Amino acid sequence: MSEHTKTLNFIEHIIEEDLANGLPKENLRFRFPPEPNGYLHIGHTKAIGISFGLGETYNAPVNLRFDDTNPAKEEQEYVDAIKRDIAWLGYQWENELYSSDYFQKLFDWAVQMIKDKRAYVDSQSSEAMAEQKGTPTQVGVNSPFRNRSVEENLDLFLRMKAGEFPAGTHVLRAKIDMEDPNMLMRDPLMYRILYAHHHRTGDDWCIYPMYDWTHGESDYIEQISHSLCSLEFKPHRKLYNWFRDHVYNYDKENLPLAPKQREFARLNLSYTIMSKRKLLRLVENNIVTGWDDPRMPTISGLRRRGYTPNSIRKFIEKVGVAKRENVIDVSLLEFCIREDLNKTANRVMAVLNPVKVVITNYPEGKEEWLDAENNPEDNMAGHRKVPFSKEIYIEKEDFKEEASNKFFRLKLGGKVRLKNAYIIKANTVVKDDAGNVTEIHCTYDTDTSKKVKGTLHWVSIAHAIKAEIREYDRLFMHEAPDGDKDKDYMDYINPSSLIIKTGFLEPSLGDVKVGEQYQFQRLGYFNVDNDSTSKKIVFNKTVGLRDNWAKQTRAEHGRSKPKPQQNNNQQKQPQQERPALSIIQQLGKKYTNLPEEKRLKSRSEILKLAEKVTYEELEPLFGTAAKKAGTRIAVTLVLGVLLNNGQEKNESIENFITKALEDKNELLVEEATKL
RNA sequence: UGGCCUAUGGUGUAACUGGCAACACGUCUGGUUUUGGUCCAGAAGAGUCUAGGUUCGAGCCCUAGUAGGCCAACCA
Repeated sequence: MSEHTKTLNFIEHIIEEDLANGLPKENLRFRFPPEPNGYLHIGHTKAIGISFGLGETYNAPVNLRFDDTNPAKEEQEYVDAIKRDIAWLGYQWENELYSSDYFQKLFDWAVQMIKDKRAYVDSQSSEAMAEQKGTPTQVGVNSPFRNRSVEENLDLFLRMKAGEFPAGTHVLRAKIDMEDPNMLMRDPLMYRILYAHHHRTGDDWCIYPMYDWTHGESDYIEQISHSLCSLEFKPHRKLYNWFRDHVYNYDKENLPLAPKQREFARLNLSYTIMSKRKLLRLVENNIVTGWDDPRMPTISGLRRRGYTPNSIRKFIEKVGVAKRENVIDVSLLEFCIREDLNKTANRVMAVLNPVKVVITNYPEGKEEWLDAENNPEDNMAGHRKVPFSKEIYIEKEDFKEEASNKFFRLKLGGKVRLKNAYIIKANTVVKDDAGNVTEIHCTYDTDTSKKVKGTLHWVSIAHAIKAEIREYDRLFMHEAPDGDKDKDYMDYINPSSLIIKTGFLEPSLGDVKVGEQYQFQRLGYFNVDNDSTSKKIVFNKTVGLRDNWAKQTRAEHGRSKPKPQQNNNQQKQPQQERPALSIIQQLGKKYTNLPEEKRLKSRSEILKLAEKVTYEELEPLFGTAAKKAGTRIAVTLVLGVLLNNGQEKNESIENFITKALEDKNELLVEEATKL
């Protein structure tokens, strides 16, 4: 692949630099380190995409390492789900590893640290230690146990391991600096006593290492070259390096590579939450049916919803990697799945909100099987037959008794094309007592070559098969559901995030299989849900098609809240001319950067427009920042024209000119001199 | 009474110190179309948070300010 067109993100720049500085390419090694305490979500796919993506571009190994140092929260179920999700995304890990594999090694190093007086056993309550730790703005104080002898520390630590003490009575702490402005450096805990069953090591251990003392050392043991994580770990980097540098001294012959940690901003998606803890609450409170509920932002939820690995990987690619807080608009995710499915999903017809159409001049009992193209985007997709008969369903919203000619669909007296079939004309309607249209009587025309504006999807009533259709909306009604510390995100739950309908499908859909994806023509992309059986078909709506008509009608009814958007210029422009001064300002903006030829052209344009500018309009611009030389030149030019036309010089003008003459921009000085 | 990080169109990301600040999503206009989809063509939208400074030249370097984020779990 030629790298010429592709721009690098900051992490790739770092790697390129390391390579240029002599890091052998074979030493490149990455890792993805989930804690098995929940399901992976769309936010994790960014981290996955970064590390595994780097592995792919540099052809370097990527380990999957479970960061399992807290037996209280971690479960095998999550390990399995995580592996399944990563594999589904299409990534391959080099080794499946566990931090718990390194417990012995970590313990040995900890003993070494004690001997080197870099760690000690503290025997206070957690409250006491928290108090001594200080606050971000206030330094901490030393523990009374800080200067225990090596012998005593060793004895205590060994006995901790041997299970001689109850939980919470002793901890091992690194001996660093209680006055460090970085709180993580204030003698952080390395081990705590925990009598819990570990999903892998069982009851072998009753002391468990903390994150900081585990993560970096695991990286080191695995000889990870670049340990990439999200921004909130930035403060940990100092400690990461401190531990690493000590341990490096113990084992540099065997483990020559010292890993480095770098941090990127995590992914946030509008209208969703991304915290495992909060997602778990949705599951436990039965707000959703499980971690794989199609409304969940989990990978398994997205999978069940109909998102493809391809679309998610594309999404992550488009989102980019940087270090600033960001909120990605869900429309980007939707774009990615539409783009993917447009090419691969076969088109079929399904009516979700049916109204009956009777074709009065079509023979009773007759049926025809008409030819239909499966996918216009894929000419290998072939064709199928769809049945046509006297009575069909169309969507309710595709018919109006009366409508303007912006409404392309069926209206009384109007014609419309039935997709893959004939052109029909609506003549009369039948209504129920409440005035609702229950039948539309039409006549059909076999000449399909005529031009009609609208094309509708439909399904023959006699042949239609029923299916449960699940339509989803966003789970939260707020753009940032957990953005407000005083508000509970649960308050923003969308009560109608799931709508269940009975749809009528063309009969070709009679034997669909779980996971299959279709485009229901004019409606959106749908996939067959896990709950689907041969007796009861269940479809999920993955995402709707883009819909300009809906957008327009929504706008007309003022129901949409158009995001603070730009003007609807274009059309207005002829009648509403832009003020000359505004055009001048725009020209001025770029003035100093233009090549001479264009600059001269720009100059004469400004001089022409200046004739339309009054002094009152111009005066405020005298205060333009010194930095904006271009604008000031434009102002100078306009001022020249005004003076020429009889404007008297006043104090403001004089001041402006004086300042311009003193400027270091030659063009500005040149123009000012002419005044 | 601290430390660290960040600031570029509505959103997200680019820009080897130097070409009129680019690309994608979104928005708008027009065309094609048996999907108001796709596709094609085009447009609007950014003075790169502010004020100074260095430089022939600053989005990029320096200083100060402003705004936002992170840091006080025996969680990761």
